[in-house]
Amino acid sequence: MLTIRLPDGSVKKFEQAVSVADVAADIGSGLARAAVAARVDGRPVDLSYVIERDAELSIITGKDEAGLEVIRHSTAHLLAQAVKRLFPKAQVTIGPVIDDGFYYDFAFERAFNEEDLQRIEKEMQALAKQNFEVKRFVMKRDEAISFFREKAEFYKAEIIEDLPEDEVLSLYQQGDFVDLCRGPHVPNTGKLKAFKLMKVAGAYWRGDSNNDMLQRIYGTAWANKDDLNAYLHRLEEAEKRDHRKLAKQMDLFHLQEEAPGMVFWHDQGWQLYQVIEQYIRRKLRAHDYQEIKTPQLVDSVLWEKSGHWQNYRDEMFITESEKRLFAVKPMSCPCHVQVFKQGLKSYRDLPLRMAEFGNCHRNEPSGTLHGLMRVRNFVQDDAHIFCTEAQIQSEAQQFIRLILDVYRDFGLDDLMMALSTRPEKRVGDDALWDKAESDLKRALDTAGVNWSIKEGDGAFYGPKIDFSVRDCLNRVWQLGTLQLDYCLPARLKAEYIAEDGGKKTPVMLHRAIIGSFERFIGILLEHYAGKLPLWLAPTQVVVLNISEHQADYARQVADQLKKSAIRVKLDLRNEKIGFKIRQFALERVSYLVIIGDREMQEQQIAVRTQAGENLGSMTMPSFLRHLQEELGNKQHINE
RNA sequence: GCCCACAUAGCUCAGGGGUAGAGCACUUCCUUGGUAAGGAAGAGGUCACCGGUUCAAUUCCGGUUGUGGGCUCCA
Repeated sequence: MLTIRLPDGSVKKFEQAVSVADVAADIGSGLARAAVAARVDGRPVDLSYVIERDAELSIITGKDEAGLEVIRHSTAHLLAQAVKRLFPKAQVTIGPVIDDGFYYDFAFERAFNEEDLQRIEKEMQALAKQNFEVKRFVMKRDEAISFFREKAEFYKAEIIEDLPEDEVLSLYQQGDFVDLCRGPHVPNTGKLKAFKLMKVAGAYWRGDSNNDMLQRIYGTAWANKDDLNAYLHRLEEAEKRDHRKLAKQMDLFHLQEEAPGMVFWHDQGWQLYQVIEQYIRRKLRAHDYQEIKTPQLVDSVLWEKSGHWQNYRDEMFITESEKRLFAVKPMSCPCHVQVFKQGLKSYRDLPLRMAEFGNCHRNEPSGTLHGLMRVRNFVQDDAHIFCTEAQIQSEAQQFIRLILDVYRDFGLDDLMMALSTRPEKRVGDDALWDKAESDLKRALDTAGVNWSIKEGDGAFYGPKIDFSVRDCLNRVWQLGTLQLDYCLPARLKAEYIAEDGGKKTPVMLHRAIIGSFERFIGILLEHYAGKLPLWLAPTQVVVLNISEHQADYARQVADQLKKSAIRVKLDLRNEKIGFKIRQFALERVSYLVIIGDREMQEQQIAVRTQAGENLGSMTMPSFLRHLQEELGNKQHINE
């Protein structure tokens, strides 16, 4: 007699060992059909798994995240099976599950093309229809190595060679295709109904750029066709809000061939940039930061001292003048230390918070450039806090509060923090690291936020906190950072006079809130699909006349808005009102003020929102009050 | 940097060995119209750049640059 406990607390009893599939069938035929795998005592297993002892069982279906993973993993195998059928010479390597889908890497003599992809997808559909049973069996490590060698699957053999000697491996077979896999998998290929191959790309074997380039095929897979279509629709929506596309529609900036990775900001985009800069500047003042500005070109001697020359020379723009080598600054830290070193500093001067909107150039590899998200010239909202070890804790706490405050103001509420701890290669003794890490931990705990740990991911000079946000499409962007640095101040010989009259080296906190203006603006645009909150909108109001009779009155209205410090445009063109409205709606202007004879006679204005809502007629003072209310404390209107 | 794809009017794109096309935008004219495209006419291009094949290349081939999708990298 064996007892199986189900998640709802109910219990099933069986006379003898029973397979998971049988239990599922016993519960209900609907569940049996939906089942893709199961968990026995928390361990993921196939439906064919036979339960021999009392156990807790939960059936996994495509509705569970875990079930989707099984489906995606099995679809990856299906992909490999199809590729091997069509291209027997292709070697399989790995095929993991990723967000929303899976990929599989193949070694093949040429790249797969669009046509291949279509053929492969068709083959997958045919194979799924044939409803192959997916069978699990085990093999000893050495046995498996020769098994795959015989099949001329040398990459697979290499993977297995790296496993421990006594490891017993599980393999899965469907038709004549066999793959090494931990599982679990769907019981038969007929369960795979909603998948699509997305794209091919190159990828290095084992993620190492010294290795062979493999062919990676990406795919997506879902529990049913509706979910698949919903996903494809989501992708289309994401494409519509691509910041590069929005930049054209909103006339924000452009990039061109002569300055790869460097932005030509247009008036509209620069307005947005300026609003953000002024906002950050206000926050910095309020938090007692100094603002400084340091040179673009600095002698290589300084970069040698800081260590950047040795590590990053290839990515620095270098120029020669009068036999001296200068580098365009890739970061501001060493310059800030130079400012700190001017004059004697006392412990009374600490903490000294030094900020700069640091214009930096990094000669990033060409293949990494991407719109505003990865550029060669960017401006960091950079600052360095020089302080004593005793001050680290409170400085970190203050910064976390500041960053929470700022992200909230930008409507980025879904925030994630991670503490990166000491890496293998590091400077400083363990006692120092213990203190540094616990300081940052305590600061995170005090802030009352959720945070995770990235073990060993810190910089060689100290631990750090990374701040990331999740946008409305669930994508995660790393923005801010707080890094503890015990190294650079000493390297560059920064010192202060301590209470006892002796010289001491300060600790340096590197920190950025939005990271870079360029990237941050790209993220904001995509998050809001260009429909920026009023305080950020490059153009807040456009005044439109219906016909030329109202031109003078429209001018007066626009002037008054301008005097109130509203970013306003006036459009008196001889066009129909519907045409003008369409144009500025597409430009994502926050408010349209429409002026016809009615408004002129009543000395009012008609207001329409970006979303198309008609607020009706109102007087200028009440419109200004409406705007002020929406702007809150982020922008003040002169009334 | 590596793999693949792409580069045609200001924008979005079609085309294809015989020196180019659409829609929108632009200019001019008509229209003075009440909440997402009024009408007509006109102008606009070394088909990214450099080479090769060819009687002839924007089209085919090679290279360069840039862009896109990935990979690697990101102080």
